[in-house]
Formats: sequence, C-alpha cells, structure tokens
Amino acid sequence: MLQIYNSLSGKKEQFIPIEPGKVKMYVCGMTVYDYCHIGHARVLVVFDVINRYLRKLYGDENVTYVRNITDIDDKIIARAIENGEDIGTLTQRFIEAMHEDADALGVMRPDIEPRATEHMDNIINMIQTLIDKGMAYQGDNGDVYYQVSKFKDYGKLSKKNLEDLQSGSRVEVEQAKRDPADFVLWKMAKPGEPFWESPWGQGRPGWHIECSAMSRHCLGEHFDIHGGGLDLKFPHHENEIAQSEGCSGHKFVNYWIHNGFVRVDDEKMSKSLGNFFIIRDVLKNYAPEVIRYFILNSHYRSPLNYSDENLDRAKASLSTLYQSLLDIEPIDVPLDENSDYAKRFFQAMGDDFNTPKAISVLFDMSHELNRLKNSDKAQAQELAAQIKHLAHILGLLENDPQAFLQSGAGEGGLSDDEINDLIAQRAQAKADKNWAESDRIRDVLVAADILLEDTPEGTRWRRK
RNA sequence: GGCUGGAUGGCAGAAUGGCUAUGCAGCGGAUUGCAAAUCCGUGGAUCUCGGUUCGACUCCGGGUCCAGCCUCCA
Repeated sequence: MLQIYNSLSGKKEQFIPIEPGKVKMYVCGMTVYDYCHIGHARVLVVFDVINRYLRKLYGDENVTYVRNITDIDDKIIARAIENGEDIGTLTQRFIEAMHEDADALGVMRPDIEPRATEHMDNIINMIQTLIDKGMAYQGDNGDVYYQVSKFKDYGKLSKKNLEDLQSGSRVEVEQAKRDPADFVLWKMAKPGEPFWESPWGQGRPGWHIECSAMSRHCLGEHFDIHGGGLDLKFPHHENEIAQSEGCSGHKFVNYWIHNGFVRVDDEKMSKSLGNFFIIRDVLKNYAPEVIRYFILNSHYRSPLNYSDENLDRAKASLSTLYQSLLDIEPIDVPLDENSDYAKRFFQAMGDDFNTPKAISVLFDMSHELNRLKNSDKAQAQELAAQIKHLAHILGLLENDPQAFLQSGAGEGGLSDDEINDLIAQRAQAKADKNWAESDRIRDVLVAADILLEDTPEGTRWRRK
C-alpha cells in the first residue's frame, strides 16, 4: 500500500503502476556548470529514498530510475566562455563532481543517467513531430517555438491559465513569438556557440524538450512517476507535459512528485540569491549522514531551513541512534516485516514517504535496544539487525557506530592520537585517585569538543 | 495583480474530529569518584475571529502573517 501526493491532482492517491509490479520513474537532474548545493542535495536524497523504498516494495529489478543530466544550456555556454574552457571539459568536470557529492551522501546511482547531448536525434524528431502536428512553428528569427494555445490542457499541472500568465508576464516578449507564453524548442546558434545540425538550421535544443525526449526514450511515452524540485513545476514540467502529450496524443505521466525548497533565513536557497551552500563545503564540517538525516527529518514537501543549529541538532539526534548500536554486534538475519516496528515503519513510508515518522520508529527501537543490552544480549543483537535493516531504506546508520561517533575531526582539532594520549594520562590520574588532575584533562578534551564516557571496559570518547 | 502552499511546545518536526508523536534542549530520580552515556519519571503547543459538532488543533468561512510560482533555478 503506497499513497503518493500527486501534484497534478493536489491530493494523495493510491499508487498503481501502469504495468503491474513494475515502476518507472524519471527525475530532473542537474544542469552541470557548477558544484551542487544543499538544494540539489535535497532532490538527490529525497528521490534516492523514494527509489530505495520502491525497490523494497517492488524489487530491484522491477524499478527503473532515470535521472538526467542537462549538459547543454545557456548557462553552461556562458560559464565555458567565462572560463575560457571547452564545454565538454566543463560539463565532464562537474558531472564528476556531482557523482562525488552524490556518492558521498550515499545516494544510489540511477539506473539510467541520460545526457541531453547524447539524445539530439530524439530531440530533433520530437520537435519535428510537433511541427508536423501544427503545435510548433519556426519564428522569424529562426528559433522554433511551441505554440501553447494549441495544447488545450496547458496549465493543468501548475494550475495556471494563459490569461493569467499573459497579464502577469514580467519579461519583455521575444518578437518572434506568436504568444508570450510560447516557449523555445530549438534555438539558433549565435556565431561561436556550439551547435547541432537540424532541419531548421544549426542550433541547440531548448531545456524543456530535452527532458521530454530523454524520458520518452528511456521510459516510453507513458510512465509512472516524474519528480523534481518544486521550482520545476512551472514552466519546466508544465512544458514537458505540453510537449510529450502534444506529441503522443495521450497521457504522459501518472504521478508528479515535487520536493520543497531548502531555505536560508526563510528565503529560498538559490544561485540567484547567492545564499547557497555547496555540498562539498558542508561535508567538511558534517558527516554525510548528518546531512541525510537533516533532510529526511522533515517531510519532503515541507520547506527545510538550513542552518548550523539544525545540522548540529541532526548530528546530536543521529548520535543517539548510533550510541545505542555501540558494543552490540547485529546478527545476520533478514528484515522481519511482520514486527510491529517494521509495520509502523512501512506504514509511515507508505503514507507519501513520511520519513520523519519513519525515523521516530527508529528511535523507539533504539530505546528498546538500550534496555535490552543489559538484559538480553541475543535479543539485542536481533533488534540491532532490524534497526539497521529499516534504517538502510533511508540510507542511515550505514557506518560503524564508533567510527561515526568519532568522526568530524576539524582542522585545528585534536588528532585521535592526541586524544588517546590524554585519555591514557587521565587513566593514570584516575588510578591514583587524583580526581583534580583527571577532571582537568577531561576539561581540556571537552574544550576541544571531545566527550568522554567512562565504562566498565575503559574510557570511550566521541566528537561532539 | 493572478495562482499555489503553509502557520503546532524553547527549538526542530509528525499526526489526528475525542486516545503519548519523535528528536534536541530543560527539570527530578537511578547510576557515576564527579561527569558522560543509559534507564525511570516530568513540565511545556496547535496564528486569529466566527461557524458546524456532544466534542476541533483537525471540517467550513473571514482575517493576519510567511514562503513560493507567474524569468533561469532542485
């Protein structure tokens, strides 16, 4: 049982795949001209969890997850010129960087990762079909436009209508367009710009048609789920619908999923506002799973406020979970899907991917594990295994507990050796019952954000 | 101006027509040389005004405030 909030209807709907037992999902990926920021991290992680959960329900081999790469675009061209760099070199560099960031965050690779430049034939064919059907035209400037008025359902996703769009238009209208709402499918190359040959002249595709062509090629004319950030709903996804349905004459996508924004000080994090944080910079101070936890601890459709305080809180919460897994070796058993915990977890996930609620189940398990550790070791090991199985669906608790708790050595901080050295000195002071000295050493460590725990087996430490 | 979504305890963040969210922080107790971790217990919230109802935070209507889209954006 899976309910998904469908942006198209504005309601939660039961998920029913087109082909029973198989799921096809397409998510709009990055335009590769710069490093990914936390807003991108949210899309990556949110749809990674959706992908993981779908695979859990339907089986790995029955889910096809496509996430595209936009590797030709005005911004890419501008950046390449700015850098005095070849476009292919630029995009390749940032594709690699994106993969590094995604891998670091524990994001599973999509099954297919199409690149716009590798689908020029499909793009051109699709544009030609639209022209043949009278839904697109070539303007006086040579550019090819989609004629929005020819698609009666235009606006059905974003709940806009053409009159509103026209009256609210904020940009100067391109003369070659018949209607201000028309959008470009094929753009003529200016001198010096990269181009592909086409029936309309040398040029490059518009952004929207790329996704229509790539999704059709990878998943067919009609598939189950299409996702992306909320900012793509209009015009990008609206235009995709117009193109794909205009071309095929039938429905394009059954379920549209949009994740909410990451905000900074109650404002959307974005390139244009300049208030963005790059994933790789944040990773210098926080473990990857802390970022994942931070993202998954709120519902994917809610706004998410980025701040150090919130990341610190995420780290403290995640540490609590890891703390319970310390000193307990999970046994090798499969997930028990009939346990109350698993049922609650799946119920939460099945209700429009309610990850915060699913995480709360993990905490309930963690508390029971702490109790069990002192009473029933065997049961504790079993429960630890179950926690890890469920957390794995969220991509959490994948590290060794001690390694996680001791991670985060920042620049200028104490090294592990220095810490162990101080702990040894303190152990001697403790043995001598020199409490003043042992407390002094502990204060030194605390000042360096190193927390100590004395256990019957000796002193343990972790980084705050 | 048009459209969309939101407003929950100190903070973060779920759920729900009557029944403990959860986490971080706080408080009391157990434990500890003292701490930490852990366990047991505990205080604290539903923007505002009306309406429907035996009962609403939850449903309906008005208001206020916030965010987003209408241009590139995850």
